[in-house]
Amino acid sequence: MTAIWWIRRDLRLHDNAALTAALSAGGAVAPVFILDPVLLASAYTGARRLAYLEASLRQLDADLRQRGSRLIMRQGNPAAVLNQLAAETKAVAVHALADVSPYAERRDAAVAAHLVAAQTPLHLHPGLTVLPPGDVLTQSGAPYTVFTPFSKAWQMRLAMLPSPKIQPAPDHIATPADLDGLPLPTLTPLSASPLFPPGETAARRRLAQFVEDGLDEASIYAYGEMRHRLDAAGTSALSPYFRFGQLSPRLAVAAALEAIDRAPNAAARQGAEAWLSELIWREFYSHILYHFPHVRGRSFRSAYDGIVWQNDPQAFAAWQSGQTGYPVVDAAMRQLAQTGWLPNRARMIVASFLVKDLLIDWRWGEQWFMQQLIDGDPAANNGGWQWSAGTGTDAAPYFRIFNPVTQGQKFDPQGSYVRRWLPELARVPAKYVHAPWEMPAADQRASGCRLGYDYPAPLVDHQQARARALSTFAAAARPLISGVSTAIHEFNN
DNA sequence: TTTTGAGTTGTTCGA
DNA sequence: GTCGAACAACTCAAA
Repeated sequence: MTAIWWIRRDLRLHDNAALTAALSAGGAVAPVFILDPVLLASAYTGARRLAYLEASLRQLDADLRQRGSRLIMRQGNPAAVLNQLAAETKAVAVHALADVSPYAERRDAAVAAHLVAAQTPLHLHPGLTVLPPGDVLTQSGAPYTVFTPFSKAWQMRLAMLPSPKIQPAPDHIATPADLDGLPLPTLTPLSASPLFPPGETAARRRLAQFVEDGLDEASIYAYGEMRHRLDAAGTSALSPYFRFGQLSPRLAVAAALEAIDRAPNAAARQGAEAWLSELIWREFYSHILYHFPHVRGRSFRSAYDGIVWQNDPQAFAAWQSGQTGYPVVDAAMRQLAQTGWLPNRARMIVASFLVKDLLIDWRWGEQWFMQQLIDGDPAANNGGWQWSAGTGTDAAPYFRIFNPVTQGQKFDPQGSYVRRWLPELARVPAKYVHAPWEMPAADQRASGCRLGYDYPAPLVDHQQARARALSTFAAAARPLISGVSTAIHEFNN
């Protein structure tokens, strides 16, 4: 008797409800990962994330082999592949973790329908988030659309539930020996990221270091302040592990709660609470995508679909390649292109610049991020972009426009971050490093950074761009809102 | 049903 | 240099 463990974005053996369910049948388990041509060809997929997936699958295979099992890789339409595999193994069931992204829901519905015909049920288990979408609702049963009340309700709901038993990785997994699969690796020639060694062991080691080391700047207790610093590693840097499920979110939340409990002082406690809050943001955007799938293509609030974008392809290309002339923006965009990852503060700075300063559609940025990011997650990425654009849930007030110079001076005061990613600014004095256009010609020559020659002049004037954004957003949103409310008013009368 | 308090992450201006 | 207020108006969620 065999059960299939269909692995999608849950590349872990610990605390995995799908694996546990497959094992609990008492027979063999066939762990399968299916390369889906639809996802491989998607404009929201990128080579770097595929390379990271490849390396992570290889690590999962190694972990499985230590337990007498192995990973079975196949390629094709998931419904067809699973039907074939179910027939080969005479599987009694397929177990997977439920995924709320619109494509995943369509795919899983199709797979379930096909498998019913083969009398092999598809069981979807919670586990991508700590609390499954639909589990956190207002008193009237509606989904939350504002973060703070969601967060409170989420924490209350979690406290009500019995504390979770975190399943350790099983010692042994019996797997049918005669199954064919694709060789590993098969995806891309890019090497894996040195910043995020793949696998659940590496993920749990990083989590343990983050929550235990109270002195380090990269500690949960310093997180409150240090997470914003561009010139230091102040974030947990766990996002790729969450993206591919190499780290159980329940494990992370348990670690955060424990850290809050034993915080040595108020500041440390505040840091740990801030990190818990970030974990809840992951949950929030996942729930939002589940309840409001239209956010994938449109504004959360339809009123903001009326923004008139500039969408200048040359400006977009300058942003993508880190050639806007604003050092902190360009440094972040080059870090993204070179490493496939950015700390949250850098993501906000470049998103604000694209959407507000360049007036380029947030969807362009969203797609570029999905192509570049190792941790690219449909729910979190979309939520972040809509938040930055001011079109989303709980959006920032329209006048909250980041000043790229101020942000640089605040979060990279010596300019070390900027110099690290922009070698042409290596010798520019700190005084000018975030605004090199202010540098006198003599200093430009002396530092080897001639404006418009070694480094571009600013693509736009921020003060002018800010004014343009304010008027554009105001003009776009207001007539629509008042038009709708006028219509409702007339309807009611 | 109506009312009330509140809403991640910022910037600028003027005292 | 530091500080507080203004930047608007709307919608959410609970009382």
